[in-house]
Order: sequence, then structure tokens, then C-alpha cells
Amino acid sequence: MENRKKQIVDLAIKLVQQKGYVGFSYDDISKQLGVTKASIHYHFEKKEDLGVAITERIITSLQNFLLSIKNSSVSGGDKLKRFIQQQAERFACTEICPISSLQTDFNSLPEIVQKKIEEVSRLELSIMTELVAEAQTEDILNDTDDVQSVAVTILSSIKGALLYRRVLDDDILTGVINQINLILRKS
Amino acid sequence: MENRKKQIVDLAIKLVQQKGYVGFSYDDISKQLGVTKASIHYHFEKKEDLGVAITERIITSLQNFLLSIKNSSVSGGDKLKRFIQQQAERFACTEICPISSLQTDFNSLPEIVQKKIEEVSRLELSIMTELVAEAQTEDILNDTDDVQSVAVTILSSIKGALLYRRVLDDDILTGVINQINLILRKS
DNA sequence: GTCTATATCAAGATAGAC
DNA sequence: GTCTATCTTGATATAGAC
Repeated sequence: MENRKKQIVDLAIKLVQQKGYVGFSYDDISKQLGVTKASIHYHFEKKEDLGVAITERIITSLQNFLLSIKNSSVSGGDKLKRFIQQQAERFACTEICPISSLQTDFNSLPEIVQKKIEEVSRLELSIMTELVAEAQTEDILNDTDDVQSVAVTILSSIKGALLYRRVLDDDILTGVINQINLILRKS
Repeated sequence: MENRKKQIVDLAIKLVQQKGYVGFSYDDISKQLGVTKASIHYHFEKKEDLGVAITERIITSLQNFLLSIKNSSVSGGDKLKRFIQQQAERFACTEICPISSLQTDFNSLPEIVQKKIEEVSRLELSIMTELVAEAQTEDILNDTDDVQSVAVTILSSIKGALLYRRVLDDDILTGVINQINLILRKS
């Protein structure tokens, strides 16, 4: 059943968001899916294999999202705002971005997964930079602002805010989103 | 030897920054200090105890740093800039903020350590908010900016940037610092 | 494709000698 | 305060039956 495989990866990503790569186990997955550990090993022989599948899923999700944004017929600024809003709404209050989670666990990851994380981080950054660049042509941003720096700052501040929100309260993230929108209003 | 205890906590914090709370082991510590695991257990019977010591050390470091900043005879804006610069310089390129690391591992932490992380996160945020408030009275910031939001954004973006820097390259952080300084120049 | 059973290993933890 | 030795547990992983 190819569906079971998808089901496992879906759950694994959730678990990465909640407990990290090191912190989640085949036991977590098997219990929540109501099958045995051995059964999970049938689909992903080693945790490393599951790790690769997780990162590949993250990459395709990111690419799909990029396409849906690009094809939308709104202004560059609105695309950017949609991206930011979506990033913020994607996660439950105690969840963090799976990419952040894997970046944190980076030194404990198998080498193949490390490479994948590098790839996904670069991809995310380049998507964001592209959106910021488009927005800059519409005077939503100062010409003096460095496009790449703005992109990194937006991503970093959202990801960081998710960490604080997890242990504090919900409106931590709201404050950051508001602040980002101020940067985006040409001053 | 009370010194050994300090030595263990020092190393444990480094390990948290490198591999996270879940990812580091008594074995890591014992090997690097050249003693046995049992010896580490003598000083910190359970990992939980070491976890508490780690967070308490983080808290006192933060408080000491706050005092040294407060007592310095520079402007509010310069205090803020010094804080930001120091946050950025504190960490080696593959290290992340230990608070971020513990926030990520939050759901896997013993309850006492969770409480401590909550405490340290609040403390950090309140310190930052205080500095931002002082800077605002000097027109370094727009009056319309929400002090708390600016504080969270500054902290979040630095912490997030450290995650990206770990897997990408060094000047990720530089871009974010530059961008923060733009926010701080009254626009 | 899922099961039971089991091997293997690393980590946290304790007992007792020196 | 550190050691050797040992225990326990939980996690990854495999073998082989259904």
C-alpha cells in the first residue's frame, strides 16, 4: 500500500515538528498508526531512509507552494504577504517549522539527511529572495534594502518566533508578523 | 571538587548548543572530560538535574550580562546595539543559542526543565523589551512601533538566523544584523 | 504488508570498591 | 570523587511466519 508510506511520512513530519528528529521513534509512529514497529521498518528500513523521505516531502511541498503563489495574479507585495501569512498559519501553537527542527538537530543527522537539509534551506531562502525582489520593484521596500538580507530576516524572525511561541503564548508570533509588515511598507 | 561541577555544566551547555538536550549523553561528557560516566552521575545524579543546572547557568549569565549593560554609561541605542552584537558574537558558526535548542526540544524535556525554559525565555524577552523601550525614548525607533513586538522580532530573527547559518554560510547572520540596525534607525 | 520474536546497542542509572 | 561492573530501558534493526 503506497498510501501507508505517505501516511508514515506525514506523521513523521508532525513528530519532527513536535519532538525533533532525534526525539521521535519508530515506536511513536507504530503506536499512532496502530501497527507494529516491524511494519514501519518494512516501508523505511532505516530511520535514515525515513529522514530522507521527510526532507524530500518538505522540498516538494515548498515547490508546490511556490508554484501556487507564482501563478496567482496578485501583486508582488501581496504574494509576499500571502507567503508570510501562510508560514504563520501552517503550524499549530506547539509546533515549530520542521526545517528549523532539522536544522537544530543537524549535527545528529545522518550525512544524507544533512545534505538534504542544506538543499531545502537554500531552496527556501531562494524562494523568499525571489518574492522580496519582486516586491521591491513595486516600491514596497526601500531600494537601499538588500534583498537577500530582507529575505533571511523575514524567514529567520518567523522561525524564531515559533520557538518562543511554543513556550510562551500565542501572540508572540503576531507581534513579529506585524513588525515584518512594517518593514514591507516603504518608509 | 566544586570546579568539576562547573566544568560539567560548561561542557553540557556547549553540547546542548551543538546536539540538543536529547542528543547529548553522559557518555559525551565523560569522554571529553576524561572521566567515567559514573563520575558524572556522582555530580548530577539524573540528566534532569544537569538540565536544571544548565538552565540556571543560562539564567545567571543572562542576568550578569544585563547588569553589565545597564551599568554602562552609553546611550540606550548603544546598549541595544551592544546587546545585539554580543548575541551575534557569542556563538561559533556551527553553534546555536542554547535557549533556542532547549525550546526546540521542549516537548522532550522533564517538566522541571520545561518550567525553567519558560522562565529564561520570559527573562530574555523582558530584558530585550526594556532595552528597546529605552532606545525608543531617544527617537531611535518610531513612536508607533510596539516595543514588545520589536523586542521579539530582534531576538527571533537572530536566533532564527543562527539556525540557517549552521547549515549554510557565515554571512547569513550578518545580513540579519544589518537589517535589524535599519529598523533601529528612526525612519 | 503486517505480525511475533529477537538481536543489538546505546543511554540513563546504581552498587560497591578504592 | 572516581573507578569497575552491572542493571534497565528504550530504540534501531532483522528473521522468519502468516
